Amino acid sequence: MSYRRSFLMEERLADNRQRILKAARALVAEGGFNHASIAAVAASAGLSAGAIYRYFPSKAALFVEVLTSAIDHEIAILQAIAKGAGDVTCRLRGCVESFANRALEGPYLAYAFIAEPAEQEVDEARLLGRKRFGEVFKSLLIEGVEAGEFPAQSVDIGAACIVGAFTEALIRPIAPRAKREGRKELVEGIVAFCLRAVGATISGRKAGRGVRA
Amino acid sequence: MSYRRSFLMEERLADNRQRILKAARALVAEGGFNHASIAAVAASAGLSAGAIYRYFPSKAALFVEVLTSAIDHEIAILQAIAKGAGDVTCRLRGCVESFANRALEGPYLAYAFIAEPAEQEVDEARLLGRKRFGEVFKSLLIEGVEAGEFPAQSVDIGAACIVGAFTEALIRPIAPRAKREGRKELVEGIVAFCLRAVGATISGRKAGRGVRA
DNA sequence: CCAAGAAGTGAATCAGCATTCACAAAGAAA
DNA sequence: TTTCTTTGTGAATGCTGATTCACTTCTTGG
Repeated sequence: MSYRRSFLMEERLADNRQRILKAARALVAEGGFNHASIAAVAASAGLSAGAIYRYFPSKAALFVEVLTSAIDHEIAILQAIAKGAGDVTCRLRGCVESFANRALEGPYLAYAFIAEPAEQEVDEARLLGRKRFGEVFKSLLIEGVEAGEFPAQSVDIGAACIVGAFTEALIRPIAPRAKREGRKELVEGIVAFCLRAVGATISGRKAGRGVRA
Repeated sequence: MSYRRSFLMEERLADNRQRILKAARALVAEGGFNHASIAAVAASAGLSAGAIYRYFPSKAALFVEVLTSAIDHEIAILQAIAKGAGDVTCRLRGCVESFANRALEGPYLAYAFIAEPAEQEVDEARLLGRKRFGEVFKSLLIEGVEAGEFPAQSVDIGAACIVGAFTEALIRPIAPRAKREGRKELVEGIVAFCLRAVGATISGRKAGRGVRA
């Protein structure tokens, strides 16, 4: 045996891998999954098509990883907000706001990650992602009910509904070539909906009052 | 000129067209869009692959029509409930219940129509369908606010959120090879969520009281 | 029954891409 | 430097399934 990967080599490989992922993410961000053929990804990463397969077993696997790591990142952000201090209501608001704002920031990417048709495997990853988002909200709901901020309710269903609600409300403005206006109002509308839905009795704003109007 | 379509012929053609649509719908219902290749549809409709193209310009067009007509049907049902008599709250409940129950009845079909990846065009039709569903709920919301049953709110956003909420809550139980239990509880949970979300003050059941618990 | 046009057939074609593969270039040990 | 191994190349391959098309069969009006 006359070959062992040197440290430098090791690093360069890892770097390539990252570059592939990044290129894929970028391509999706600018034109959806269609834009992101293996050839395009390879070109944009400065490699040949064949090389991609030294790093990922298949196109699907590559995009599953792209999607999953984006979701991981998103979850981490939400988690940080959800585990923070203060009213549960406040934190719920924070989560929804934060997600919505980021989605509106990078609409193509968000659209692709939330709704664009893609291969089976990617879709499954997406479903899993939604479940994970749901779990963040679920624990928030549990906490809120325990703290007496929200009335008793089916937290599993409620969590799924919340995810669905803001997702859907976001999709239309996010979808390719949709007009994008009233971002503030949109986000606030979504938040208000969610807060009413969980039965929050305060608005969760900086120093808020009632939410019912 | 020695040929004009006779009445009988005309009918047979229309009948073929219907049979194609029906076959397509059935195939989707039993195995999602993958199952429904042109060849399969043709076979199941008792025609050859080529013949399909006498009736539809492309596969996408065929499935757009399948989807659209399913949505039309669904909308008609919801419309009937929404335009019926009684509390707005009651009717809103009725719409959500009805949709959810039908979706749980034919999970494959519902999954395909709501979420399964498919070609661009089909996806666009799906988006349009969601918008149309949204409109039904929007008018319900407007009516409810005017009647004083619901507090003032952004009805556009609210409508989208409602559609998203029940859709999402349905997806997991509907998705291929998911366990399906607690249907009643699921539907009731979704309804409760939606009613709280719009700020309904009664449960909308047969002769209901408060919804808050 | 015949001719003209329409509908139906299904094998061949085509297109779009992912995936492979024979080969080349580079890296590691000796 | 030699040799072995890994990594990179990119054209060729292969697959999948929609779409086409030359041809057959049917319908209609005369």
